[in-house]
Amino acid sequence: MNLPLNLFTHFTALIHAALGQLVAAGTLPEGLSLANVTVEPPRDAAHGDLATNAAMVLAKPAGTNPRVLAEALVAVLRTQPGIIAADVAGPGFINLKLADSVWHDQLSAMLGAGGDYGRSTVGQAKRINVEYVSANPTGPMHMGHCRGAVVGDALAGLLAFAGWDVTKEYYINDAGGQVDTLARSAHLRYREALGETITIPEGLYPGDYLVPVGQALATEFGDRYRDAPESDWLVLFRTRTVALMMVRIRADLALLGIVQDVYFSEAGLGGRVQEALDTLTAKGLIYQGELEKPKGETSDDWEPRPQTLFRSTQFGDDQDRAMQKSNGSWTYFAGDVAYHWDKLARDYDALVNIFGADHAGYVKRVTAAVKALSDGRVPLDIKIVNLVKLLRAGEPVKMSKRSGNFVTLDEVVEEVGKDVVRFVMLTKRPESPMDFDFAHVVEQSRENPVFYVQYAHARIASLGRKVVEAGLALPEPDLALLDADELGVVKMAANFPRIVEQAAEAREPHRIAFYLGDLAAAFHSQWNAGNDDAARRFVLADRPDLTAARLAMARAVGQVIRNGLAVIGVAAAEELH
RNA sequence: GCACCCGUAGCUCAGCUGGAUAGAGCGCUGCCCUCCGAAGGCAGAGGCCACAGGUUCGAAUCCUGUCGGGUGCACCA
Repeated sequence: MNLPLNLFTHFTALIHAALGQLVAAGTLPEGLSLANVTVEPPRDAAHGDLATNAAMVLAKPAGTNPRVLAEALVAVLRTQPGIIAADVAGPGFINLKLADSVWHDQLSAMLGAGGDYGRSTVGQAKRINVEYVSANPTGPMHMGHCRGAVVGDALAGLLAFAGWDVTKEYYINDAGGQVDTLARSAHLRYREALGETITIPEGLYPGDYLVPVGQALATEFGDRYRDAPESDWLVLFRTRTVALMMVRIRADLALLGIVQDVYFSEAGLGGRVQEALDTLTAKGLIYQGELEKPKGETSDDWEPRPQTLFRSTQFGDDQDRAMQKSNGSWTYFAGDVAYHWDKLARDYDALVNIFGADHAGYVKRVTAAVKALSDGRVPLDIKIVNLVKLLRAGEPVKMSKRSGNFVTLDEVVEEVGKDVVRFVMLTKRPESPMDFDFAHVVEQSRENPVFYVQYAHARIASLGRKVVEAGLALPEPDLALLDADELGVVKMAANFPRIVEQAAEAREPHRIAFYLGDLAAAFHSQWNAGNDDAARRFVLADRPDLTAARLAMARAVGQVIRNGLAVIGVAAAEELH
């Protein structure tokens, strides 16, 4: 039997076809929605290989009862190729048992597809923009940025694997007061490089990372701007310093294996801001007005100010948002509106932003802007990534950007490695806070999910070496030799394409990491069966036939682990040390 | 005051686009190699899924409210 690489789509289609037969036979009315019909592996493997809720979902609209409908559907399904049993259970579930040969074929397909196993076309090559990191270019990357960077990059990889046409993007906040502050800080370091002894006053960036920037500026400009008025050098130094910071940031990201496609400059928005404003004005969404005083916490210097406002409340925001300050200059939000206007002009089918938890309050207004600008046509999905608390053996590690005394990303990557950082960042749902303990993440034990998955892969890789050592000549694998437990592992591996599609649809790359942990556990369990009973080992010198079959299973698991790790940007280990 | 996130085993967390007795690791109780497949595995104890209503054939999952924890709240970026 020739099955597609994703069994679930195949059997879903088959069940839909069976329902179609019931419609043709008059058992079911025409025009029923199948949207809520699911086909998935049941929680309990004892229920079979696949279960569908079709009868329960359709009974009511069809005006019949679930059991009756289920019996009718079962009768059709029993005749289908690959299905060896179909039974009605509980309130109307239909449990399907698939022929072993289906799984054998699937195993062969996994090995045949190799690195493409699990790749999907659900994205339909639609264009999607994933914006992440977007750290202010006022310093190097630190751990506060790390989680969003990894989640965004893994999501981009996941979407690409699921068939989307992905653009990975970084928004450089290189406009506004903070980059002036940066330029002034750099000017001090520049004077320092020219021989002065300087102290960094409160309010400027004190971090050592500006020392080489100052040196570079001194090399380029000599003492030309040492005593010059700020107006002579501010713009120039700002441009130079931001550029140097971005070089550093991109190098930091590269350490994590992250290379984005577009680095979009806020300062380069140019006429886009006015354009966006005009667009909103034409839609009647801009007005001059005053915002009400915020309730609760008494803001010390609040006073009513006339501003140019965007009616974001019409799109679910809590209050309207300022586009222009009372002095007529643009707000940061105006820039962001323009930026998203630009994204829309680039004709994406969908937009995704990864925001840090500190920007959670910003979600509604950006979503509102995109809704307004695109007339609701382009979905914007903003994912919030929560804080990471750095620990060292349980003790908090301080990080404060202001002091310049923070834990930089390159330090962390150097200490624990890119793969560990990436995987660990995906071991928790992004919206909950995370502890990252240096002592814990490099531990080589069951507690450490990175190690655990890598260990499974290394064990699989070792099997090939053992076969060689044993001098075994292996026949073509006869997969019928696999027992039920071994086939169980194959079934779990065959779940991978479905996991990919679901994770991509939910925009949740961490699901891949959790799945790999489960798959590794199933493999470790199988492996250890060989400790209790030597006949169940993978490599048996006197049974090349069994060895070949089991090796095929192991290699398929290894392939899925490699593919899954590749999706989230982690390299698979051949050996552990 | 408002908004958003969270509340699942003693601890750290999965599961949440509704499905069949709620899962994992750690910790606890036992057990499995006289290392060359234990960096692991097996088994057990441990839960009114914060609480109260509602929707549904069916709710940890969706809706409303309450309580508890976190975050953010006019021209900053």
